[in-house]
Amino acid sequence: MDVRAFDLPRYLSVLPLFGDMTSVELERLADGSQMRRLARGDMVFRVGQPCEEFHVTVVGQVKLFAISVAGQEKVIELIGPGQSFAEAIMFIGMAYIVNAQALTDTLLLTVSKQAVLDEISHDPRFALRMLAGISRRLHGLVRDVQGYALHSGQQRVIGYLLRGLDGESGAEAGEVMVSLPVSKSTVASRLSLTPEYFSRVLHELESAGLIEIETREIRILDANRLARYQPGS
Amino acid sequence: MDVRAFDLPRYLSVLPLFGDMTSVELERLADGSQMRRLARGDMVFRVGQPCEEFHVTVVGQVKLFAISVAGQEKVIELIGPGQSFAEAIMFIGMAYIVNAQALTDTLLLTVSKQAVLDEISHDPRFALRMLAGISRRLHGLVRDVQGYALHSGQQRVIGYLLRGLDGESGAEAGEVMVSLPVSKSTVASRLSLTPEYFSRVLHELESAGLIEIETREIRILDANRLARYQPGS
DNA sequence: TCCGTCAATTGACCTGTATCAAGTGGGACG
DNA sequence: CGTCCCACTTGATACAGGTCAATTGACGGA
Repeated sequence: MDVRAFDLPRYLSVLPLFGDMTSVELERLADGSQMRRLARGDMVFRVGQPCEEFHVTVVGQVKLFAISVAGQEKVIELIGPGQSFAEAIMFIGMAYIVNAQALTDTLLLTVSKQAVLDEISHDPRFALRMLAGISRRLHGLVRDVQGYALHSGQQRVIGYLLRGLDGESGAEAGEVMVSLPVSKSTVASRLSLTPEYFSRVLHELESAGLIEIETREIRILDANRLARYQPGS
Repeated sequence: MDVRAFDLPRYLSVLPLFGDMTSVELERLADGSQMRRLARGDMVFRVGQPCEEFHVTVVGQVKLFAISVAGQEKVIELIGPGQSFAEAIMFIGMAYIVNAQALTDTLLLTVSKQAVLDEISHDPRFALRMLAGISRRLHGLVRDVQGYALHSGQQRVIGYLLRGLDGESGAEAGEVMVSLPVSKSTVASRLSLTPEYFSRVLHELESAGLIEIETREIRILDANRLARYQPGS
């Protein structure tokens, strides 16, 4: 089945980034875009390659990661359906500084730099949308940096499990299921922990009666107590 | 001396962000901007305050930092002359998520959100400029995250000393002077190290004959050898 | 059904960096 | 010129989290 046969504009219109654009605008963007199918493990791009486009994960999971000289891998970000990536590097006209790889079979939308620039000059509102997208990612990274510097491994794991749950409404009843979007070692790297240590932390939380681990599903027994947990016994 | 008496448009035109804008455009921006004098130690904003503007350091140094529940401080970024900050949080319409404080007496330009939005709708090229600015900051943060996760304290210190020097031209002759823009403990926090450990690392590099420490000036004796330095004796 | 593979767990041990606690030196102010 | 203060240094010690090595478990293919 040829991906190009799809109704690209319709696909675009579903993505948050391109919501409420007119069909004319969507057509224009679609002309500068292509949809790609990737198999699990396929690289989207590698460090050093020139960047003339940005990407949106339509279906699947993509990981952005760096490799140290010693060969160690660090997952910078996990990209799920509807999320975009590499906009920033496209705008500053540099080569990619991280690697991107599909973690599952993935449907990926690639939008050319030229199409974006054209659309911005047509409609300043589109520029605001791109600005909001990049700003959100920057915001997330600032939070990550804070987390790495100010929280212990345990706290980062707890924070990760609790993200997405509305923290303040004390009403977050009893049990909630959280499912890890990818393998535990990938999540570990995302949190800047070794797989071993991540495993230990998870099992410590389990034996403290805070969570239950069922392979890739984690049952949070009491979100409030988990949020307040401090090491010790 | 009243700051408002200054020729604001002229000040703006010197900043990289507003380079080659027409005087009409500069006038418009100036209308939505104000110049402020800050004394060393003054806060520019605090976590939680609503954000209706972004800022440019014209003269001086500003630090962006977070405080953990335990009261520990982490410097996220040091902002020098000509650099802007808080654009991202302005665009997503959230409250500030870090604190900003003047480290020296500072001249600060504050540009209102409305002025930015107006200018973007007037001229898409201005949007591109904002996009490039935010993208550059994002790029820097990604590098920071990589550094924190993949480099040891020593490597981060070395990287910090070497930043700005053109890494590849083997011709980077002998001695170079690097001056720390702020106190050693602030730099230490920026690098996510304690002041004590930062001091030890610096002195280890000194006794390895790679640098000389003269209060806040650091003489790099051999950039190439420094770049390749591995712990050991 | 058995095997191969790869993810996850577990144990024993180690080290980079933090912590706590004294110094030390220099510059501004009386 | 003394002395207070603050930034920095230095030493001794602690521990979070990493490393290495085995073991177990889950699952897909033939």
